[in-house]
Amino acid sequence: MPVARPEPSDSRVIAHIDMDCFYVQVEQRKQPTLRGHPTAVVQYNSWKGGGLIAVGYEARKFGVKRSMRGDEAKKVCPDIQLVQVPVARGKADLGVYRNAGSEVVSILSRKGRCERASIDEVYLDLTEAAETMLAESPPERLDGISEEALKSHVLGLHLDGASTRDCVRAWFLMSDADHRDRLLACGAIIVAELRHEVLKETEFTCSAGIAHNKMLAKLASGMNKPAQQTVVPLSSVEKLLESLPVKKMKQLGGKLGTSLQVDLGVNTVGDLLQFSEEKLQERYGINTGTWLWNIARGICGEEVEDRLLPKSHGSGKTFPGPQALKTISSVQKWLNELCEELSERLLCDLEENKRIARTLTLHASAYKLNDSESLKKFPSKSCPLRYGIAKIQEDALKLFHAGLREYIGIYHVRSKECKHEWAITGLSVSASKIVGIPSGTHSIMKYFHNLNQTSTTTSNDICTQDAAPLSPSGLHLADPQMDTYEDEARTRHETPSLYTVADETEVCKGLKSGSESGLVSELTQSKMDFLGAGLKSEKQKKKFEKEKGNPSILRFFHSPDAFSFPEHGRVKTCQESGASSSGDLLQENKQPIAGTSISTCSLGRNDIRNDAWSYKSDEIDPTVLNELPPEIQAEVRAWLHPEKRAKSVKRGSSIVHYFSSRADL
DNA sequence: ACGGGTTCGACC
DNA sequence: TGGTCGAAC
Repeated sequence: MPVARPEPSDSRVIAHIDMDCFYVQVEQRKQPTLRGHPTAVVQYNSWKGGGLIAVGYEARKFGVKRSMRGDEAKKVCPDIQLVQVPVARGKADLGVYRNAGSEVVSILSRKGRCERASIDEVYLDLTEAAETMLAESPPERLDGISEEALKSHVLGLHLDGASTRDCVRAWFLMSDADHRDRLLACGAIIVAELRHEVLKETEFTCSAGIAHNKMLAKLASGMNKPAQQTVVPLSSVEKLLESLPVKKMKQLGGKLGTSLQVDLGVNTVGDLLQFSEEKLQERYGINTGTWLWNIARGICGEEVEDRLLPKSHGSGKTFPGPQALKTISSVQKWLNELCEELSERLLCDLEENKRIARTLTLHASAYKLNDSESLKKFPSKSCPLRYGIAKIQEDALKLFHAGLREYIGIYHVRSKECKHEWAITGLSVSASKIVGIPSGTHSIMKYFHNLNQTSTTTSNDICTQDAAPLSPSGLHLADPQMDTYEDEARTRHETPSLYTVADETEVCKGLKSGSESGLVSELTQSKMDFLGAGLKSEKQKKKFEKEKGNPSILRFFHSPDAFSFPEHGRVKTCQESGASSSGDLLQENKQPIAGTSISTCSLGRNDIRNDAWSYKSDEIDPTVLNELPPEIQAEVRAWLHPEKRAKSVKRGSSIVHYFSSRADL
């Protein structure tokens, strides 16, 4: 599973920052009286007092552990304060922690490349910052080294007689040391600063590891907690790994680690050194074998990705034992809840980060009643993601049915009173393949926004009800009630009908009446909306008319600084759920304005630009394109090929060439 | 009948 | 590519 990377010729400076019992800190900040008291965060669950998912350090002294029940925690620590995870729509809602994590990221990303590794973990590549510091103001020329930096734990530092602090200071100041160690020292000073800023600005403490690669940094960040940092000089690596149990290493905590112990008798990372690369490859495959061989030597080429935002969003819930869902309608009910949350988060991501997700995936777990093959896995299914709560809900339910049919097998497709021989113990929906949209097309957001609002009124939404998702994989997503009517389902799918749009804005109503055939692609509709959305005054309408032939998308491509991605900008979070600003969306009819934010809840202060766009090409009937005005066709075709665009982005301005070369299509 | 809910990466 | 599996927090 782990894979070896070509070692970037380096003496990089990598930091891993790990928030201390993060959920507890978030709750303690919210409710300061909890500070200093033994505290734990429990997940909603009245069963045995709920499950602990985070335990504060005061409570750990009493032996309280994660994965204890609330009741057990009370037993060993009667004074413990148990705080419940917020609940929304009948399920745990981690939004507050996600947002708190974003606060931290927006601070930590100031000094170098930053990768958000999880809700409470970050990797930083501080190589450049450390090199600059070493060249311009090395530790020995500093007035003083910060207290925080002097509290660093430096592995392998022999503490001879003098106080620990003095030894650490000496290590920081040692000018004859290995260049790479000096870089680490600079890194440690920078990290100490960053941690201090995090504390000042968020009230959260964190721990950190500073080393030459991600693996060692991660290992180190966990060695001295809470609120401390650990440095791993090159010279300390061999001894560190020699006696380190393999299970402590990231990626070796599971089956692979067990296999090393059981099959090879490898108990410590040092034990791995006996095995040749070939031997390891032979047993674990080329990639994993090489990866293991490197790990044994403290080598890890993995780069710090430049990414501040998550790659996907998901919402799920388990229904253990007796709570298992046994009817379609209960499944539908819960899917609706999950989809609602997902949709809300997608809309936030769109507003805050100008990104859209392209794939919807449904996962479920199930068991079979009175059946031998109850081990069978419920297959996950995915389809193109359509925005709007009702559409997501509808598609998720169809995906569920598709999975269920496969799960129970073709023999049971008989009739409707197939007694529930299945029970669902877990449901989750997720949205992935998230790409940015260009800043020149932000009125698209208005379109999505309207979609979402109107689609909550499901009954009069004829277009949506009519729509049958076309799946790229050829998966037949028949309506639930059509399970047994294959023929009818097929004829419906053969009709070349496209999605129409449930949009009740005045502009779109007008446009729709002109094309009542229903053969209006979502994209076309979105185009209409793009051109016309939100134009209220006559003045604006005139402006709209004028710009019609010269869409801002086109201008966008000629804008010199058009391409940069959200990941490089500030982190934004979706604060209060649903409290989306109906704010000024008209600006997209003007030139994109650098650094302009329409968000009411943005953080940080770097300017942010987002670009790269793409869409659900699977849903667009190619023949429709030919009927569009040429310049719009060109736009659409570009839209349909995000991968070409992505490449072009890398090559910089060649995107303009690509685009203009297609303008005549 | 359980640490739950997420997120990510690799493999095929 | 979609889907599965594993790992981590």
